[in-house]
Amino acid sequence: MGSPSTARRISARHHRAATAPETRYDRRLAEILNYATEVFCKKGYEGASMRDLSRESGMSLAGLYYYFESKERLLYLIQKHTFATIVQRLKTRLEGVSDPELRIRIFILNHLEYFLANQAAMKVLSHEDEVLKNGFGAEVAAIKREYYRICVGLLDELKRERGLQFSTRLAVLSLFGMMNWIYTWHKPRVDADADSIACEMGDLFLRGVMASGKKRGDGR
Amino acid sequence: MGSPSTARRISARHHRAATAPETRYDRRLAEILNYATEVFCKKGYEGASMRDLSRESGMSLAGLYYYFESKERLLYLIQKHTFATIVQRLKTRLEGVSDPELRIRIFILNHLEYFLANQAAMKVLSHEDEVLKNGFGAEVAAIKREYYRICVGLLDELKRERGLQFSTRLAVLSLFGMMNWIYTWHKPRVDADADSIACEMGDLFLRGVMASGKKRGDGR
DNA sequence: ACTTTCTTCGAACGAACGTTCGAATGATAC
DNA sequence: GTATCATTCGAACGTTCGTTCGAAGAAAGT
Repeated sequence: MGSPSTARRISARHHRAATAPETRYDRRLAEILNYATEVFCKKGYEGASMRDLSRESGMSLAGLYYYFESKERLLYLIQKHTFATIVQRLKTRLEGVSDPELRIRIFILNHLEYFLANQAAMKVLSHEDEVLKNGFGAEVAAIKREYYRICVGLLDELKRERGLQFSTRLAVLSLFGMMNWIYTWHKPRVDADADSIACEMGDLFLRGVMASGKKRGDGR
Repeated sequence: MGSPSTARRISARHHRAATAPETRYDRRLAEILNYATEVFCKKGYEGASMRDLSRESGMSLAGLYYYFESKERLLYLIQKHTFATIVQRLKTRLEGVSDPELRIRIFILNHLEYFLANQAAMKVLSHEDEVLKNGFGAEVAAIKREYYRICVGLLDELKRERGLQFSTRLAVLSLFGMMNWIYTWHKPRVDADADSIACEMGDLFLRGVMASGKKRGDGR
């Protein structure tokens, strides 16, 4: 009977045996995800067609649907994987570090490093923010919220340690703005690397929040 | 012979007699532009269809094309008008103010005030950045570059006056990041108004750049 | 060898897209 | 009233979209 419910059979079979044997299927799917990331980055999610992806990846239009059931699910897979990776890396790097300022610098460096190393993926993550519907969107939004909460936590640590006074929410969102905006201007060949930028942005941001504490001074 | 070159006739007729008499045509076009801004904001340029705009504006699909010749041109009109307005307002506000710090605060306030008052338009401006092709894109990019250069100039003034040392480019781009990211999080009913946010962001940013000057200190 | 399963593909589906055309309105001036 | 213009519209154009189907090829098991 061919494959009337191909997708369901696949998702059942490839349900990971905890110890992932990295099957051929997994490898091919990851490859396609990379092509899709590039295409979405270049033309935007709505602007990119499955035929663009077919051309770029060399796989036939119908062949693609053996690996996922819809274009939306494809975006979901990209976003979830990207986000989950960055959160996981951050947690690893923060382990054992207790100085609040250093922890924030680690946060910034981790974000920018991954951002610049996977610029296409991060652009898709930042730019195609609200297009996933219902279930798909909620799951990605949950990871994003966790990531946001981590950053709020880091800033609150700093506030407590140094007795500072500023709006955590606005500071966090400003920091994300600084960092995420990078996809609109960073050119790998002409701009500095992640370490330099992370250092400079860290200086700018940390000086900004740490110069508070007293009344709103004009620094004169 | 009906209207085989309607668009050209219109653009010739409505070429502004320097003293704009605000014709019916102009008023209707502005109305449609507002609807289009909302629709592009809600669904993105690629994701929004002319039929969406037709439904939202109440005008028939064909009727829309009496006012502009293509969807791309529509986006161009929105972006150009929005950008030109914000630049013009800024120039007016800067007139007669010479204190560098105050000038930067005016820049921030002007940007955020317009951003929050015209959130939809600014989202379209920020988010649909690279979709205009060739001629259309170049013209908008030119205005953007002018706006960017103004900000660079303001920061360089500050640097000179106070003998500061930091990368102007990175500071400007960080500032734009902070400000433009706002469209992803600001909810008019729950978040503060433009003045408060401009003040807080101004503090954060200005303290950040003004605490430099000496060697890169850790502030400890 | 044959059988079974996994992977790929050409061809097509219906729907939605941006855009156009000619005719039908509404308004203005004679 | 009638001629002239400005404005709106229903219906359709051709194209591209995301997705599906059945069959064919490639791998693996026996």
